[in-house]
This record gives sequence, structure tokens and C-alpha cells, in this order.
Amino acid sequence: MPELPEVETVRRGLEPVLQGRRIARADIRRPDLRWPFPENLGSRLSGVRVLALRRRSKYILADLDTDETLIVHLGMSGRMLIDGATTAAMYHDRAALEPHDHVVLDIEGGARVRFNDARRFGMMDLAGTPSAEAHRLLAGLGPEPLGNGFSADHLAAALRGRRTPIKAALLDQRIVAGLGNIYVCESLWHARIHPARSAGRIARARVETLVTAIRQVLTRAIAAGGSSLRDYRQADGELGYFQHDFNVYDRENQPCHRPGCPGVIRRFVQSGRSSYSCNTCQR
DNA sequence: ATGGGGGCCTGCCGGC
DNA sequence: TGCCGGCAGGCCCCCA
Repeated sequence: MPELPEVETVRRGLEPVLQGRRIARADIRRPDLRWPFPENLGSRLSGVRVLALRRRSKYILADLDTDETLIVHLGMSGRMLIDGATTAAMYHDRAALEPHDHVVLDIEGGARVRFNDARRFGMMDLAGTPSAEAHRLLAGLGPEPLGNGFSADHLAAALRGRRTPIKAALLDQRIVAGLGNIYVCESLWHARIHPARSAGRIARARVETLVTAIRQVLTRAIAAGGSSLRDYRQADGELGYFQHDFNVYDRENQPCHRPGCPGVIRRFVQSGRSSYSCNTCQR
């Protein structure tokens, strides 16, 4: 479910709860999510201090004082729920466990973090901290779209000669890491590029526009998520879910938002997934 | 090598 | 009201 902005929002929301704090007890309530949990996950997390929370693409990385890093992916439906006091302002009552609460972390000082994932497409694994980014799931990832490694030069080189639709190329995490269906659709609309256009047939100037669009779309979404964190207690402690303001996603048959464009947003299927675009202003 | 499709799960929503 | 099909923001893996 969550793409890079949602994962970053979750990371920021977890930071005040976890960073520098000790996990008093970890309750692992089933043997697996998408894959089996690592051996003895509960005991390897219990009594352990969290040194830092990082993000790589859609993965959250929690560096532990055991020289291990907890790698978490939220999959499609994964959520982090926070209960209990960390600061007075963040206090609300500790909720009872709910269905699909698969991992429960009781934090020293009284907070509780629950990993809830109905569809169980999420994952958790442990890796040695120095080699965490060499984990098989992270090793092949392309550059962070908001980092220096993502540039028009990089994207143009990655797209060169590719006949696949640009939509599929941007979903390919080896080309750029962290985009999902929504933000790809939104970025292509901003750049006025049609999702079905062949990746290798986008002029250099338009690739530059696309890079800028991707950065802006993600940056704005993170800002929107950040603003939702300030009052997340109203959202029952659920992190990373906020009101989005999409221009094309889930707007089938609604008018294009581009000023002066008479077009209507259409939905069509590409490699089994919904694409949304304005066929008037996106080419 | 590259691209497309299946599969993993559960929940929800719209239509009949 | 109830049932059923379709759909969901991810990603690995297999096959052509």
C-alpha cells in the first residue's frame, strides 16, 4: 500500500517513539508475514535499544545496539499503530490488540508499537548493520528519487533503448527506488507524459521535466504526511495515512485539473494494474 | 535480456 | 439484505 512518502511519514512518526529507546519486550504473534520471520526474532529484539531509524526506498531500517538492523516493509496493507505515552502531548489510551496485529513492541517508558498487516504482504528481517543495504531485497535498488543519485542523466541512461512503457519503467525499483502506482501516475501527469509511451522514446528535455516532477510530487506528499503527524492522535495512532490530493489517481471520468485542458481522466490497465491519465494533455 | 503475467492474502465496495 | 466478482497503493518469481 504505502509508497515512499507514506513510508517516510511512518519513519518520522516512529522516530520520537523508538529512537534512543529500549524495546522492553517484542511479541511475535505468528511465524511469518510474506516470508518467515528470522530465527528468534522476539528474543533478538527484546531488551534491545534502537539507535536510529532510517529509510531506503519503501523499507524502514531500525539500527539496533546489537549491531543488527531490523528491516521492515509495509507491503500493501502494513500499518504501524502507536499506543501509550511518549510525551504528554502524544498521550492517548493504549488500545487493545486488534486482528492482524502480528508484531507488538512494548517500549521502555510505556509506549507500544503494533505492526498490523491484514494482507501480510509485508516483511521483517534482521541483518548485520554494516551489511543491511546489501540485503538481497535492497541490494538491487536504484537511487533514491530525492537523493543526488537520481538525475536526468541517470534516468535518461536507464530508459535508453527500453521499449517498455514509461509507467512500467518507473515502477521498476532498479531504475528508481520508492515509486508505486499512485506517484508514477501523478508524476507522469505533471510531466505531461502518457503512461503508455515507450520509455526509450522520451526526449531528453522531457526526461528532465519528469525528474523534476517526480521530486516535486514526492516532496509535496511527504510535506502533507508530515502535517498529518502533528495531530495523529486523532487518527487513532495510525501513521502514514493522510488526505491525498491527487490529480489523476482514482479520478476516472473526472475533468483534468490542468488549467485550460478540456480533457477527462481515463483509466486503463497496464501490466495488470490501473493507470490513470489525461489523453488530451499527456503525450 | 526483457517484458508480461501469476501468485501471495484479506477487506471492501458496487451491482444484482 | 446477502452474495459474488472485481479491485486494492507491492514485489518476487517463472515463463516466453
